[in-house]
Amino acid sequence: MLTLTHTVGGAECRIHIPESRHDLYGFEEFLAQGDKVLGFDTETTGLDVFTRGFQLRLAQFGNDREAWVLRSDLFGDAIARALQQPRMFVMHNAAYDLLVVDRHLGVTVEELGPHVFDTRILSHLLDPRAESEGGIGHSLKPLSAVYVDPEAPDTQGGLTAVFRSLGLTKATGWAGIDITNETYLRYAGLDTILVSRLFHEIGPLVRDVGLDHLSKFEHHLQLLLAIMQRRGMLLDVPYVETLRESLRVEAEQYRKAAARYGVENVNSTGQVAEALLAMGEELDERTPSGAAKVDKAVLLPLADLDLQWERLDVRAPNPLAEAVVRAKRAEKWATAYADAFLELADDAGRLHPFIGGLQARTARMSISRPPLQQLPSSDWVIRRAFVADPGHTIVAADFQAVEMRVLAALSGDETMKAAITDGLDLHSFTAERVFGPDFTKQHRKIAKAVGFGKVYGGGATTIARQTGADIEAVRRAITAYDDTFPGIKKYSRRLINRAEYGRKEVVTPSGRHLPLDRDRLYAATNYVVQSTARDLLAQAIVDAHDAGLGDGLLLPVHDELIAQAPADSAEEYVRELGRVMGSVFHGVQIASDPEVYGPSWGHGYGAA
DNA sequence: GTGTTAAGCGCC
DNA sequence: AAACGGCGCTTAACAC
Repeated sequence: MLTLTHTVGGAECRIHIPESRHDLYGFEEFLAQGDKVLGFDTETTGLDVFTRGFQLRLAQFGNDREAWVLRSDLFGDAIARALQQPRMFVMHNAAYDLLVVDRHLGVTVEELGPHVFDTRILSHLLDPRAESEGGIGHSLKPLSAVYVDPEAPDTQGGLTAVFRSLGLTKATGWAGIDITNETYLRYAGLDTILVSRLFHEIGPLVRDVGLDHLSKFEHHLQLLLAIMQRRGMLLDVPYVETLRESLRVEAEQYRKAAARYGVENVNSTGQVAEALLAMGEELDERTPSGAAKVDKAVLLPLADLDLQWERLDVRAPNPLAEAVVRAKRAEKWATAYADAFLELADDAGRLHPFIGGLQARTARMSISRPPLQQLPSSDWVIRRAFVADPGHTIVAADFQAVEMRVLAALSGDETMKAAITDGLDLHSFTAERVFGPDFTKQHRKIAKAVGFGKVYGGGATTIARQTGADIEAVRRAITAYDDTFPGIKKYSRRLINRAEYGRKEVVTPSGRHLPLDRDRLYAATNYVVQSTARDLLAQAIVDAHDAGLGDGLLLPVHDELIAQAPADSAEEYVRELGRVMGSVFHGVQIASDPEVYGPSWGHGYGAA
């Protein structure tokens, strides 16, 4: 047996690496020592748990000063047995390891999940900010440096350096590094010692600030999300292959068109701007760095493709602008969606996107690899790629205007609450109050934008630019809006005042503390509203499981749940799902809209 | 090669 | 007085 030593937090720690079954006696003794919680971690060949070629390589257990690093190929049974003991484990980003162990050792998420603490969840509850947002972030290294030992090793970064010295890269290293490499084994073991120590440091902090209940909820939610990820979604592979080809043909056609105007690379904003200027177009808008802006909002009017606004000039539609927009769109759809889908699908044609249950600083969930929360919704062709399992139908239920309802509920504004109770269209109601009974569609659009401005903290300038409306008209609308819904302005003011004179944070009804940036206190309203809407969706996922609807859930998308159900009972299923999503929140009805889509996700967006 | 920033675009 | 919130991902351009 190989035993390494390493100093962590001033204490000498031992890392044991058994080489024969005989060495496992020591492991059994270690397990019998009576630690209430053991650190656990895995080392694998990559991130794609569900795709061919993925392997579990190491599984590590550790307490505050001793770690055991077990090779999966030699000791898979011992690892599984250890995980099946009636005790708690602590992992960092447990969703990943839970799925690895489920898929490759047969210890299921259902079995192990309830016995898991996740230091990433605890970290997010203590401070949800990423490193880039001024927080500690949620990686093991910075967390260890702050809470365990400033000198704690950078195991990930350290290994990357080892990869390089061996002629491997970040992409190839995890699979390619020799399984007996000492640094690899050392760092693998250290991670469990760090996670154990981190847990012993921040676990009590979470309890002290009264977040135990929320912590429990998030751990439970994460388990349900891991099950969702394991289930995945079925991809219509032949459809995606055909789609990819046609998107590439389209992209090529418009690239050629752009080339005729001197733009060799449609993705080069510099080239596009230069060519447009040479054609006599005026580019007034600037990017933050001062370059001419040539995004879609600029190009579409030039191409006369914007149906929203009337053209103010008499210039002919610009064919280059159109070619650039269309080429970029087709290429993006082909690459970011079609290619990614095929790349990430497992052998059975299923996709298992990462579901980050507690991702944004508002706790919003995120979905990546691939980004299924961001598929085009104006066109059904991309969503059509996802189909129900045989005999099933895709359904969905979404919250109706949930952020406005949450804002009404939290602010207690009586006028808005009454409008919601009366089942009125909020934006039309607002438009009528602001512009009078003869309000137009444009008025409703401004009213809607002002409402979003309240939620997002946006000002008159932004709303004017977004709606194309006159800035003075927008200013008047905002004033009228504030007069109509005085409670909302008061509520926002209150949140900002508190942050100005007290802690720079908002606290949501669920007890989540959301730090504010000192120069962006106006974001307070958005944070608490967005976060609360997220908590309502999270609760709906838990409730759906409790109601026996969990087996059908496929994806959360901010304010909706995508699901599938046996074709002959899809209607009942989604009606039940919609019922479960409904609630009364601070006296305001949170309603949902259940809908049967059909054989594919795209059928909810016009596919036939 | 790897990493970073800027610009852009998809969603809620 | 004004202030657009939250993500994931791609390409270009550049630094090391």
